[in-house]
Amino acid sequence: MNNKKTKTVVTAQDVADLAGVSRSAVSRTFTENGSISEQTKAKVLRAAEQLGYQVNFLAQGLNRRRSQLIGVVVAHLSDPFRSSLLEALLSEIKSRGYQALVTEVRKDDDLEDTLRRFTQYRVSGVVVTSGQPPEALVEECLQLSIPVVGINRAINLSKVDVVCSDNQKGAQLAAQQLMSAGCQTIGWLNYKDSTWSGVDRGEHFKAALHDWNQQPAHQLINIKTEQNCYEGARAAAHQLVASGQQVDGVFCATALMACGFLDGMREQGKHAPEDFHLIGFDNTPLTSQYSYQLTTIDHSVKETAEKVLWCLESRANNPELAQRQEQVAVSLLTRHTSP
Amino acid sequence: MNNKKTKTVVTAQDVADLAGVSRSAVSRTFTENGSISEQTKAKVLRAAEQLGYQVNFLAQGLNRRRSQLIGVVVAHLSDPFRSSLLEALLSEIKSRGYQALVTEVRKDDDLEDTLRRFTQYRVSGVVVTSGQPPEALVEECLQLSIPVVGINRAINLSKVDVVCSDNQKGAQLAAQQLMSAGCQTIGWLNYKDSTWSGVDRGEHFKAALHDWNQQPAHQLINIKTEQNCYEGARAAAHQLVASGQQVDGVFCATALMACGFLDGMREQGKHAPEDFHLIGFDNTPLTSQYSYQLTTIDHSVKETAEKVLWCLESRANNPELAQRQEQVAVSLLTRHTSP
DNA sequence: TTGAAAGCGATACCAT
DNA sequence: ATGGTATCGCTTTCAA
Repeated sequence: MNNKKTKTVVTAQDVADLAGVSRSAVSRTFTENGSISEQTKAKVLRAAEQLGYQVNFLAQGLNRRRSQLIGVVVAHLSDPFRSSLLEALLSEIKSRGYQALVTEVRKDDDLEDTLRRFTQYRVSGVVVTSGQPPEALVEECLQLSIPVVGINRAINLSKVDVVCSDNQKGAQLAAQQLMSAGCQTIGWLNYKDSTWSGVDRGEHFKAALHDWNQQPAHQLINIKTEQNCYEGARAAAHQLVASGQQVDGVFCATALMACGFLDGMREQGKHAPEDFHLIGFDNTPLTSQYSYQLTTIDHSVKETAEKVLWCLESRANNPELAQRQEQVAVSLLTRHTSP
Repeated sequence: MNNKKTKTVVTAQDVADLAGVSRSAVSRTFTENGSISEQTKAKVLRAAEQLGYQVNFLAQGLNRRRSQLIGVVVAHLSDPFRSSLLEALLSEIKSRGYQALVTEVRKDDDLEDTLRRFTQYRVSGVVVTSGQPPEALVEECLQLSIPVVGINRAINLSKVDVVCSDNQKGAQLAAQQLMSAGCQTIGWLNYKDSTWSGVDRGEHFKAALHDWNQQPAHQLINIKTEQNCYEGARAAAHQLVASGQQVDGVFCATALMACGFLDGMREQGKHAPEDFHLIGFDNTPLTSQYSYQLTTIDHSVKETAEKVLWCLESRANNPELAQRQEQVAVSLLTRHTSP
């Protein structure tokens, strides 16, 4: 019998002792390409099993200067698109053997502290789904060779990869759909302080409308919302109707705002698709519900998450790569609001 | 000029050297009750600032046998209630100076691996919002003095605290509302394999109805859904109508299912509150939207998160405490589906 | 392949 | 209050 007291935590040394090998052998057993014989490996595994040994990730990370953690920056989880994106990221992160360190940011200032804390845990990568990371901080990350990737945002820093839905294609699909439905007065709805992604969608949308008809028979109306959410768009619909303007086709920067706009119009007795056509960007569970049945531009969060992890891993091996812009395929999902 | 080469990462030793003090002094500077003079502290802070020193949390955690991480187990983020709960938890975790390690579980088996990985990072606590943690694993956590707390679930393990909405009060409020609206045939809708929380709400609901009227003039109908989501409840509504059964009041175990049921009934031409009254449990953004305006039982996710963290921290100081059951206050939020 | 030993970066005990 | 030092648990040369 060994003389262990109230030792609560099993270390590699304990396993080594029981298996009659060195600590190094234990470490090698739990490392991918550790050069170790099948025999000793088996012995170690048996001992480890018996003792219930678990690698201490803190010690491992300290030594390797890198943890198996991936930092994720999120915001506004109340938007169904954002929560489904997070869900996809969590799933992908786990399936690749990492763990997610998730932080919510409210103000842009939060982002700095957040990024700093991520580096203090020596994360293997950072995913930014909200906010603009300050250049200096990103530099710090890269110096520690921590890859950074942004989702659906322009980041004008070389070496920071970006994964983004194909906004041009999405806008074209929307324009095409509205035009062929015969819409004459078309609205583009977006948050007044929209991030780049929304702005980009809008510009491509206008360009697409223009391309469709060089002497535009249609008129374009900009609808700006005060808030970037359901309520903001609903209020915008109220204002629009109050102003007496007519629209027969509307494209919204996000699906949640499209639902808000739809409801706002309903309150005024105007319905889609009878009175106007409506298309939103982002396909979320909410949009498919019976009360909305929104026609949307669909882009897969799963594909997004996969590309994000791909960027992270490929850059980890090769930090000097130039910035990459990964596009996520989009498609038009025809539902009730624009059949 | 100092002779540092391509040294990329600043350590406490570097700061100590620059400030002309010992490593210990640096450590004390960044520790709460470190006994250190204002003078040296100032010197250290200046040097740290100058060098951009950041504590390495991996090393700190290794030494303290405890990281500033809190593990959070989630599932089905597509349910708005779950994502808003997560949002509240993230916010509370951050404001208390921790970082959230978030993992999504799908099958119950996942929970075991997840919990194990949490312990490998020596988390300061574990929050279970989904699934039943296996007793053995929880034992392991407690052995490492990692407090575990469950949300809205019964965990029959002593020393695992539980934070739960006041289901009894909620059920009573719902029953009272439906009865005083004059409902005669009342439905209770729940997922067929519901977790304890749903079952508990149902039992209290039945008890409350019974208490209201000893010789019940009303009839109770159990509506079971095949899936624990919007679609499940919508399908249940279809079935209910097809079966020819009539209800004039329905209470749903979750708000998301209430919305699904509402839509399912609408498809059959039945509307609330004209044809039946409807109340859901959980107040989420979705329920307040114009297309639903659901009367719900509200319970604050913020209060929930605060109580969770309180449980975690108090048990950390005192691991031997008996299990605690924290109740979160509920209230009836009267909206359109049962005015 | 294997083991011994030198870190990784910070903390805490023990003298001073 | 301060500094020296053992220690946390694991990884990784370096020899053998």
